[in-house]
Amino acid sequence: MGRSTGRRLGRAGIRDVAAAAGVSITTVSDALNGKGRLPDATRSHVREVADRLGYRPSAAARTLRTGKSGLIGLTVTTYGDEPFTFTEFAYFAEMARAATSAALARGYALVILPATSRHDVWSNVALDGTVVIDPADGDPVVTELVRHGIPVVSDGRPGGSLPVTGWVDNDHEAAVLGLLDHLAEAGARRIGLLTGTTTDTYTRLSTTAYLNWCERVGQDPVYESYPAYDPRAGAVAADRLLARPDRPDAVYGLFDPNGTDLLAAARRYGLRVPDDLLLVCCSESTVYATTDPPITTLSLKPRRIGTAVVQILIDAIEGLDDSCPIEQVIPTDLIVRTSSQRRSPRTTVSPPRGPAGD
Amino acid sequence: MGRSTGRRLGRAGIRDVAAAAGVSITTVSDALNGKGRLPDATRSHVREVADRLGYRPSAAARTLRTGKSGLIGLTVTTYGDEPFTFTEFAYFAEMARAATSAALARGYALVILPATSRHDVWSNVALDGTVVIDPADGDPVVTELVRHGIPVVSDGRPGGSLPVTGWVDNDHEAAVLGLLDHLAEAGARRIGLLTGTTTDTYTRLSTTAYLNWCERVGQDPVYESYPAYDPRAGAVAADRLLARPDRPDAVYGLFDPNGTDLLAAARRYGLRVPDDLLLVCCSESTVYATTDPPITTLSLKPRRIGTAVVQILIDAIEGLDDSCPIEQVIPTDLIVRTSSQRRSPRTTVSPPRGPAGD
DNA sequence: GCGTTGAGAAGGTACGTTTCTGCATGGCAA
DNA sequence: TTGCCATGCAGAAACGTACCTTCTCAACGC
Repeated sequence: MGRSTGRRLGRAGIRDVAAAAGVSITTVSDALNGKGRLPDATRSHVREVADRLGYRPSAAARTLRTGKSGLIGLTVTTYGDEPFTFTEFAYFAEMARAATSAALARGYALVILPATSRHDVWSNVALDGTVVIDPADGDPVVTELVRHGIPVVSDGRPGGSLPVTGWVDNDHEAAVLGLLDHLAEAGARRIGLLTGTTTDTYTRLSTTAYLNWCERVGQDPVYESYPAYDPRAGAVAADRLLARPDRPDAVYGLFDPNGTDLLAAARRYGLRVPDDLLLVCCSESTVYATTDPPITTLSLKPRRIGTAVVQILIDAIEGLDDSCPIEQVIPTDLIVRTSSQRRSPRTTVSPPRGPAGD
Repeated sequence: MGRSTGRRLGRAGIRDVAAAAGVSITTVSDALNGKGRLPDATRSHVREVADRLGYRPSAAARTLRTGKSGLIGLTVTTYGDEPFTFTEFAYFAEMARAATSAALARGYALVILPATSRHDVWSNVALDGTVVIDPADGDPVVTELVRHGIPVVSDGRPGGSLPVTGWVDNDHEAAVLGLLDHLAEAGARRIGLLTGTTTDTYTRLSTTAYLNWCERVGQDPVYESYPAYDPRAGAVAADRLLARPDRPDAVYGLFDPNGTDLLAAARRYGLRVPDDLLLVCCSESTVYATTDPPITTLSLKPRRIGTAVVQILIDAIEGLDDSCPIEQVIPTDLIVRTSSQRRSPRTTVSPPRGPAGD
């Protein structure tokens, strides 16, 4: 009976490699992980034998032993009945792509998890850390994770003094103020807002920034809210906004589809863009470069956010907390197109602020 | 010495629960997992103690013991230098969302992995199975996974006799043929194609279906190809297509952004849609419902594909191979809008084929 | 000749579960 | 009484790795 000989059921284990190479288990482990003091001859020999046997170390065993799984949770908040809904496809896709890429470069992989899900799923996967997107105030999942000593970095400033390890966010107030100034400079007299009924930080900050701006310049706020997770509601809300007696001559839409929603509504009311109505919306989609007219968009730079979030998180996991700031503000980017320019309708792309690149 | 007493370093383990509840480890395990023969009294007592101690079973240990991790890989093929590029954001986002949701409902989580990545990342995570999106012919990663006995289900028919466990796909040929017939019925005399230079199955099948259709009806093929992963190239290719001497009076664009690309190009050449040019593109994006004019799109039903892929995979993992077919064809959905109708430009949405729902 | 040093490699334990096997106990029929 | 089964639980062996400790052996200075 014995363990060294015997069952060929599963894949080759470290024991088999050791036996085949005529060395001990320790030597195999050291040789493959670049540790210990071994002559190069032994190292390469072991490596060769391992290759020949098709040996792959068991991730589970390694995780159990080392306590590190190399897995990072990517958590998105849920809106509807679906496990989760991406209000902004392009934003999430870009952000997730960058995060995946950054994690991979450092040897980590991302696990997609909805914030609200059965507890067994959460404890069924060993996470070294977690990225949460726009956590709600006092989010129980985040609290629990932190209590278990798992680093958590959030995309979006955490509300309610959530004890996160760090966060990355845009300066939403500044972005909205800058954008409203831009519209005012282009000749807007009354700027409207298309916003959401949800309570997430992004919506809240942007809306209050708008209200503050209105108060500062002495304009009555003109806005309509709708549940952002319902794609149809956007078109209806856009219509409502332009049907008001105090119809705005410029509109900023907080969500990705608002650009086309507003454009369609403007057409229905016979309003020409940008002549009768200036338009800006927050979006990462490239379709707004080729609409008629092209629409000015505010980019939140999801790529940079995704990268930054992961870097901070992995630094925290590996104990390099000080290599970069724990809280980072990523500048936004206003991509000015025809829809917000009353003068020269020829300009297509010109980022007015923020450092170059990406 | 002494393991039962001693270090309070980490979190509570099953041993601590057993000690606190005054029972054996076995009893705790059985009570928590609903196994063994225990009176309900013991069960609830153990559960309560475990709760009080904040006990969470170690995923790594469980995986090591059982051989099941509850993790499913979601692999996307890479195009550029980025780990991976989503040519179609909306498609991927929807598909991934549905897959995540379906996996979660059955107690699994999804791990995002690029198909081509350093080997250590792949072996660093214990996967019960993998979903691959549109694998290339003879994909080495897939081959290796299968060789290690890991079930693999692909989104898109696997080329080159890849030994996958199952696959889900649309009937791309039928979709293209149906769509071309639709355009012809709307009065198109010469239908052009905007296609890609990549060799993936989707592009290949769709293009050959187009060529076959042309041969059948006796029309000269009119098409332009471009590298689909480059968003700028699409606009250029659309322009090229409409600049040709044998300019088509209808165009089908294979990729998501082609709708706006073609619309913009049409405007540049003074072509009215749908009067001078009929337009259809393959897209999951809702923006095409509100463009001017609304554009007819072909939906590949990513939600249903994502769900089906995961179901098949998990069935295979759990050994229920026969509960549903191993190969599934999901019907596509042509969403007819103004851009492909020369007669009644009022109709907006009417799925012509496929069963109802979703 | 002897302690010292350091390289090279092996032994063995622990990581935290699941689960197989087995030991009591008690009721019931033979 | 004896045999037998069902019940309730405990012991201990894995799972495959990493790493701490120990061992051997040769070289070397004194």
